[in-house]
Amino acid sequence: MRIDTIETRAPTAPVSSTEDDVLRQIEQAVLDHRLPPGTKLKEVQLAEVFGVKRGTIRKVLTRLANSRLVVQLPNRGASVASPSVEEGRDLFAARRAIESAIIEILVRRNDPALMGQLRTLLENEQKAYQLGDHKLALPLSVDFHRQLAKLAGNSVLEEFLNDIIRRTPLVILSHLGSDSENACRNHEHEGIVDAIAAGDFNKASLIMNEHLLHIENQISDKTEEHQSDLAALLLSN
Amino acid sequence: MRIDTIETRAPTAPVSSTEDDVLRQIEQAVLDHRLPPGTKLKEVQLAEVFGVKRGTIRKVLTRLANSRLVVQLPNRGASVASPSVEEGRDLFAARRAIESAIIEILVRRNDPALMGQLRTLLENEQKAYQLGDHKLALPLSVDFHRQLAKLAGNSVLEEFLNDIIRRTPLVILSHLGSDSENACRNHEHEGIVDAIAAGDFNKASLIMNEHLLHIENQISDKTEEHQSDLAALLLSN
DNA sequence: TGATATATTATTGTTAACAATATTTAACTC
DNA sequence: GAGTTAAATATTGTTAACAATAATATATCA
Repeated sequence: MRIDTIETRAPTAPVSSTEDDVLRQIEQAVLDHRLPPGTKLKEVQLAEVFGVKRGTIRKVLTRLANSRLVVQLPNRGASVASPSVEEGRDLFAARRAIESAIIEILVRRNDPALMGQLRTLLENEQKAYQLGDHKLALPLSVDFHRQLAKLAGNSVLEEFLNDIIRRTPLVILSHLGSDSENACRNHEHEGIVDAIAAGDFNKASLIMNEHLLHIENQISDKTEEHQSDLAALLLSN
Repeated sequence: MRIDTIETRAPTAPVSSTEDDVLRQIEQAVLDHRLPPGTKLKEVQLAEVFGVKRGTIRKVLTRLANSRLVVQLPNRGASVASPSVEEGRDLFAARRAIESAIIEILVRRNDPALMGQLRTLLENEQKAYQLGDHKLALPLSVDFHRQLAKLAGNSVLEEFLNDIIRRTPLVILSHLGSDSENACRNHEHEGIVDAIAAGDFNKASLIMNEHLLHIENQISDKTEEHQSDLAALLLSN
């Protein structure tokens, strides 16, 4: 994998970008697996690609390392992280705990204005689904979870959830090779909102947990397939 | 507050320190309120105090900003953070959710070897309390929570809890002026371990929540005192 | 004096050159 | 050819000088 493939424009005219731009672009390249796990991220190369100084790249790489998308080793630079299956499990387990806490807050809040906002989110999602627009539906379904966190009004939980959401695609990627349809099922989102509106924390939390487990199981199922493939290979020797 | 007071040795012979050393020392100075919230952290000054290059200080300051102990503003440098009461509330609420999740894992695990390790932690704590050694007891009581997270084996939850624990003293400091006895009550720790051993998640979680709420209330009680003091002042005008 | 503009200084931000380290290549031995 | 050492190269890490910005002090004028 050559790193210059992450620039979609002609590389002869490097676009001068700010630090945040570079960050977003590299992050996107990682999540689109144009930069697969393990890829070495060389500073001068990246600096040339984005038309920035090496110092900028350096800062971006440490920021990416903070969010675990990149691993930095002393004197050996940075590469795209290859999170373990354990990390994936931990990430999902933590996510269930955090989203449960968020729902608890929302139920206790019992704010009608808030419920209106949630309904709007659902409608936008549904429209995208009905149009069959998957490119649009995926980000919207992720956004549903983010907005739930924001509306709960706990900045710490919100940060934590965003951290998890940022890391999740790479974990999936590392063990499946592609970020296949892990979009949320819209009717479950609707069920969650209904339960919150009804003030039923247990139900809302239950649906959310099933919802998240569903996504997680899609992944671990395929991981097991991978493992059995490997077992078959070993036995055929 | 002069920054050079954070070096306990004679400042004439600056001790050469590694980046992590500097980080720890500044962090400790913040948590000991030798550097109170709002204190400007000037790069050259800090570099001289610790006998390191400005670049080192720069990296340390961004790391501290990542853990919210320090705030960085473009072209205006870094200062010790002054977290809001809301942030304090959010931090405690998030902590309850996370420690509950940790307990759930531990209960489900039901590992006798693990329970032995928890008992050892309790004993060490109890010894320190019986000796009346508060200087020792406080870190041990914090460590109990950290170890619980570690033993649960979820690296994400462990990181999140450590993040919260790191930020908590500054929040308390910012609204009380001193990190007064917020040590945990040891018998509650014992109750938590007992309930985990008995496989009673609800009970363990309940005690933990009460335990954390107790610490939180100590703080908000005093904050309200502050507020009423202010109200009295305003009325006396 | 008090307010505003200007110069001075202090502080943060950036960069290009250098140093240190790791990686690759080539040369050599067996 | 496999393995080992040594040179050459590539890559990361550090630094000191410079640039840009903000904060402070001084001067000017009503």
